[in-house]
Amino acid sequence: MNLKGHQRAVPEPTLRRLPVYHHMLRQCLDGGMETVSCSQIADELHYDPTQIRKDLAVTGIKGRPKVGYDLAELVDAVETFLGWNSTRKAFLAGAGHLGSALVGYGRFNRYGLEIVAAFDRDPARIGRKVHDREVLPITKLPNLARRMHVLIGIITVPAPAAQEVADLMVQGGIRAIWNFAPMRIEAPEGVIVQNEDLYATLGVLLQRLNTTLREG
Amino acid sequence: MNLKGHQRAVPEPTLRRLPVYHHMLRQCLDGGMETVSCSQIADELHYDPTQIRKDLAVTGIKGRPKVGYDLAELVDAVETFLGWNSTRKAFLAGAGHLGSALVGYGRFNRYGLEIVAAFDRDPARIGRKVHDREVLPITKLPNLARRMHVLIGIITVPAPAAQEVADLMVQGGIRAIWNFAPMRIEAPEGVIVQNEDLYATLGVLLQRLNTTLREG
DNA sequence: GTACAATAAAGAAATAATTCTTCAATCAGG
DNA sequence: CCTGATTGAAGAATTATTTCTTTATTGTAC
Repeated sequence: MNLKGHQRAVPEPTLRRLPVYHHMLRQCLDGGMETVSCSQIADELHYDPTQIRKDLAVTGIKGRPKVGYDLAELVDAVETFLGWNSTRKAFLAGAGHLGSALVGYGRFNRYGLEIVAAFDRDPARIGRKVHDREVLPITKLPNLARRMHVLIGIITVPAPAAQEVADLMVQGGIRAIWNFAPMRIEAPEGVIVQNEDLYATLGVLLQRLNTTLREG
Repeated sequence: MNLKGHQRAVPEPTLRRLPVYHHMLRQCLDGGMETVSCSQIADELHYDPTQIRKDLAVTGIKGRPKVGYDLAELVDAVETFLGWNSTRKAFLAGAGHLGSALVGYGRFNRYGLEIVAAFDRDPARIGRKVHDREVLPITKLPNLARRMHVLIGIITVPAPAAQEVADLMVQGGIRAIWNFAPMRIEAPEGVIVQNEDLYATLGVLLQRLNTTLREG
């Protein structure tokens, strides 16, 4: 299963660690450093140095023995690899608490994502402004997405409406969905779905907390 | 590394799937069903049935051949296992966009978490109300956490302040931290840290999107 | 009742991810 | 220039997770 077309897909754990490295490397760069070795990163982050080396290798960067990596080059390689060097437009569906917060967050702009419009089904929300962006009726999403060549959709609607919204996004030609609803959504092959399931993290947190309190 | 005291810790992938099952099972329960089999869940969620069986087994529930699991019993077992049957108090640090959204979210109350207070460092925010809760100065967090027996902390401050806030939380006796800042934070052994790294998910999403657009 | 089909349970095999080992490259010090 | 220490690279070994296989149980139909 999960047979990728040609070349081996990069493992998700690796992909999720890259932003962590990126953040740390940026700080080093701002601090005036010029090179960095895996051992230095490992000491800072308390990771295994060989894992870091393998992770960074996926970006295609080469380091030099006894020196490490060129810091500026490395940061750039990570940003390019993650797609943070160019910006893609995104539509957000669900202008509730969480959705509004994400629209107003702003910092995503520096990480390859620009939320250009928010949509909702609730007439009470439609037409209102959320952080200077008007909330549009969800029915307009598919056409607008096609016209504006928007390829990313963010779902922050309640679970029961999530699949419906996802279908509209797919219909509008959206190719990647960031799903904050606590359920799996169906999408055709070729459409990427990334779940940000807060309830899942909460479950892990509480279960581990209860376990340690009981045992330790 | 990660040598747990006594019994085998439940794998995180399993823990993260349990809330997904829970959500689906709740819907079945509301729909009037009385029993459910792994194959049914598998058909709905497009998972492997044996994986579901193994996942559910960690809650200690027993099913019957040819019938499946008693639905009400199963839902209860999952909730109990995840710690969603009792409520724990939490403090949130960082009353910006995201923090305010989480405080106002409300739905966490049904999943074992009650955010009882919000803290911030910024004098402009201190004293203001966020969803009926007054924002308190971050300096008061440790003492209040001890007095109120709060064991969970949520970090929604910018990355540079995250470690500092985490230290205050640990100082206040907090045992589990839900970290939304895009960096690893240090905490002593026994304190659970769960990262909700939005930039990590964003990175995965963009990288995969760019890859499929390039290849497919 | 008896045979059959569906299913949970338990464990084996396969796969994926991490950690460990070895080796070669390169810079610093003498 | 050698020598040694440090590091990246590549691959092997280990560990974790998922998937497959087998077995035993139980309800349903005849």
